[in-house]
Amino acid sequence: MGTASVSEDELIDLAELFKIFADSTRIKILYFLMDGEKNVTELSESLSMNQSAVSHQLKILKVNKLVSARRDGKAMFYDLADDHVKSILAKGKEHIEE
Amino acid sequence: MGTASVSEDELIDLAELFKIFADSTRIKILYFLMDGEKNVTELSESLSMNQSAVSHQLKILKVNKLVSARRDGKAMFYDLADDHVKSILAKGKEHIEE
DNA sequence: TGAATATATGATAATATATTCATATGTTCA
DNA sequence: TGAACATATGAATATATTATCATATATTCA
Repeated sequence: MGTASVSEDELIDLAELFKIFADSTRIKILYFLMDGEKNVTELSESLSMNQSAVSHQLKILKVNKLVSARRDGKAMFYDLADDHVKSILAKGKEHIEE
Repeated sequence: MGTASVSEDELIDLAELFKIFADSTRIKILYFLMDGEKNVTELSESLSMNQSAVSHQLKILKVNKLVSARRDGKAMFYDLADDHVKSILAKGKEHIEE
């Protein structure tokens, strides 16, 4: 590709990564999780969305390793997987507030 | 919303911003532009894509102010609009290379 | 064990998105 | 002016994505 050290495959992966952030439901979930881990019921109440929709989106976030999950009894608690997630969100926020 | 200082509208805008990065054609265009401004013909040759597809994507990038455009004779030269674009791409790249 | 609770999943329908094709618009220069 | 070149645009098709509904799969506890 044009710029040295970035392969076409990496660029495709990069687009895939941004695709995960490219949905307002998922962004809201990630922001809620910045306050600390939450279970599915808490998230769907905060989002005013049905549980199934939230679970579907959590799965996408988990498969793509943006969140981690642990079970506590009947509940599943989700949390941000790492600090990259926070800093990507922060960079984006900087841009829209420019 | 959950985290103080971030409104629901801002989160929706943030998702809209990431949506623009969420396409491999657009990501490739942005990366090519990191080498400096390019015209539409150069971009479509580098991408091996037809000119119309590239113009459509350039329009999306321009409307969303991620690239700027200037005319030089018959050609339109596009360039990255600002450094936020670079740093958002860099943050994303960091994550996929972790 | 079985009822109650919490979450996950598959199928479907609605919507959004990207690419292509055909063509329009803008620019240069002989 | 008009031919040649560069880019933009509208419509159509193909594909991807999301939310919903119905239901399946844990897990707890009486």
